[in-house]
Amino acid sequence: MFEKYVKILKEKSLKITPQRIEILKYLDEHRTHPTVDEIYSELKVNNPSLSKTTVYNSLEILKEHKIIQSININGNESRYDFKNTMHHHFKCRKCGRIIDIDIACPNINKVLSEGHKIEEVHGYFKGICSECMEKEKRRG
Amino acid sequence: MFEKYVKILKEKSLKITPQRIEILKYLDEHRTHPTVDEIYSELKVNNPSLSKTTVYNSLEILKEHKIIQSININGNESRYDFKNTMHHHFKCRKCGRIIDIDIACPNINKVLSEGHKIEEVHGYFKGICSECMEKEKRRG
DNA sequence: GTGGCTGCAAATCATTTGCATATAC
DNA sequence: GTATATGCAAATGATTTGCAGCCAC
Repeated sequence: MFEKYVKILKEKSLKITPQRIEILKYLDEHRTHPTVDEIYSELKVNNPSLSKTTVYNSLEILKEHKIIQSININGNESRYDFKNTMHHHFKCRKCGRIIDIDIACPNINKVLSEGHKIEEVHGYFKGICSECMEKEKRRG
Repeated sequence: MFEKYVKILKEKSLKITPQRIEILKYLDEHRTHPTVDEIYSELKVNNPSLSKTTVYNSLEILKEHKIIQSININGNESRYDFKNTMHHHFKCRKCGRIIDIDIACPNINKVLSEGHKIEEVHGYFKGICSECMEKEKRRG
């Protein structure tokens, strides 16, 4: 079922290559905000000639066309997200998971009222997720 | 007037070294969110034997003790901020400035209500600042 | 006096670049 | 057929690490 990804690429008039399809498919099926290396290592299994450069190039062009988005909550490595609508992220320092946070901030209007033009908003929350908090409680 | 910085370090029981004082002073007097390299290059003028490793080490320990905070709005380089209270940042893609944004988001409580423990919040806004918007208007 | 700090050089790691070949259209 | 994408290797740049000597306390 590559149709879905072919369609996405076609809509943006992007060339349809197997690598781009595989990367899109991977991101769609792994909503865990994977790193470039995770994507590369996983896809290399079924396509040993895959180059990391191609992964970088493809992610960049997909991002430029707003098909995917990148997040950088650690500061040292980019992660990619198939979900392209505005939302935020929470990183748990216990389990390492990055969880989607779907809240809006009504006060953003204050920034707009000062005359700034906002094109992107990234909200990064860090702490301990609810599951890890539960585990800690149970242990006592 | 090093008293201010000596006091800050003493309060956290950190060793008082000339390098730490100079770094703190630089950050206090340059609220432009400088990079490690900017801090290093500037301080090296008056202290040629200064090492970039020391700048990294000092910033790290100051950050650990919550005397300063780091921001990473670009993804490729850390910047440092003398202001240690919670606030957000706006990066202008025209002039490159990083501007402090002092808004609170009341909806954060929704995240807390889901059981997550939030320890840090970073809000990164990107776009065009009010000054650059004005300039564009004037040009027509 | 001693443990932590500084400074130097080398290592690491994500990302970028240059370029020859391959492929989508 | 041609412009664009891929893949490889080398380069880059921020940050980290190892370690010897130095200095704050």
